[in-house]
Amino acid sequence: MALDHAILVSLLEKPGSGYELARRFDRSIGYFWTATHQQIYRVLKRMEREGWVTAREVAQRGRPDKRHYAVSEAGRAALSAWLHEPIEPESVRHDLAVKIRGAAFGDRTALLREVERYRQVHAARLAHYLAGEERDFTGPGAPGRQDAMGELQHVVLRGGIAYERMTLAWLDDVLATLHRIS
Amino acid sequence: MALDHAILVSLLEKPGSGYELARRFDRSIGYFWTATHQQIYRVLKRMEREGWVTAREVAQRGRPDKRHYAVSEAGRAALSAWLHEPIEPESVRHDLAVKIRGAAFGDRTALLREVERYRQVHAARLAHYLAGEERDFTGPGAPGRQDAMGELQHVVLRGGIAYERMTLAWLDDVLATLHRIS
DNA sequence: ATCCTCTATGCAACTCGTTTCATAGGCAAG
DNA sequence: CTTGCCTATGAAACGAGTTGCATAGAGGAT
Repeated sequence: MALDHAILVSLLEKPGSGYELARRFDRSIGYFWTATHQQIYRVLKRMEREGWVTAREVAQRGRPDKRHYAVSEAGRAALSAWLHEPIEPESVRHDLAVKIRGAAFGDRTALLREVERYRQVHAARLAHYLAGEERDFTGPGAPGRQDAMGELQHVVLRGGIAYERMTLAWLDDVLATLHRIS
Repeated sequence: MALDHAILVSLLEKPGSGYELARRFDRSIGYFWTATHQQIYRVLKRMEREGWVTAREVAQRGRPDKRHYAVSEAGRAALSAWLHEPIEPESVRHDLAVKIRGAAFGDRTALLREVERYRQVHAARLAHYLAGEERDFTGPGAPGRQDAMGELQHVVLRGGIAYERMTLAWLDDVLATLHRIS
């Protein structure tokens, strides 16, 4: 149950409302942790009850009021404790791998189209990551070498980039294999 | 909800009991789809009701009876239909990535130990995959070039190998980064 | 003798995550 | 002037997945 901690990290990097968090989970954080606004609102309420975050109502003109959240000392302590816990093995679920093995018993050309579409998605994602890296971690505006937060964000992004490159190479392997056996 | 289809594929590759399936989900299939025996038994029952699989009671000596499952024509059709459906984007959840970004606000040496342990797990997994490849896909007993099932199983395994290699390289990057900022 | 593990299946309770619906004002496009 | 999107939050229901417990005989270890 690391959603709690993902939210804590995001709020530590920058406090904000549930809505703002939900948007971050569609972008930067969402690269390695997905969550809907429903989940986020529910978890924020629970964490507020437990005293991990504090909320502040912010009235706005022309817009609905919002609840601005920040991490409390108890929240920091909870995150720190979690960092010491061993990582439980992540449960893997790759639809595409199931489909590939399933293609031995079904329509292989249908899979081929799917793989090509899938490849485009990952190519776009790689381009997106690279643009983000260019924007945030190179050039004059880049964080300094001693900026721990920036360095850690960057190494996670590099992980995403490596993953996408690996995936693209593998998908080419899959396409070549599908062509070979047909 | 691809667990149904993962079970169908596994049963098409080789029919068997729920218990046998559960063991496969601890090995080959488990490389890209995890499932507990509870889930498997439940889904098998449901698929039997829906007519996707047929069951046959097998009495055994010195062991509990078992229910041997095989995929029906309706099950094959359901799998084929699923192969034509577009793959929905997989929801990503990387505890380690959350922890790495969380390390900006907590104990970095604790994370370092965790990453090293994590690295060992992935090194072992890579060795395991490579041993499986050596055993099943090289040498004289290897499936022929025209064996679609073997070729497709192999390309999925190559994906796992590529993933582990990429992960190991990235974890080295993470370790170097952690050392650099401390 | 007793404990543990393996085979083999299943119920019940629970947690986590997704989907659908609801509210409500502002703003832009057609 | 109506339709739809954006901000902002939330309830309710559902579905998927996990954990704990139960049963039960065979065989091996201590």
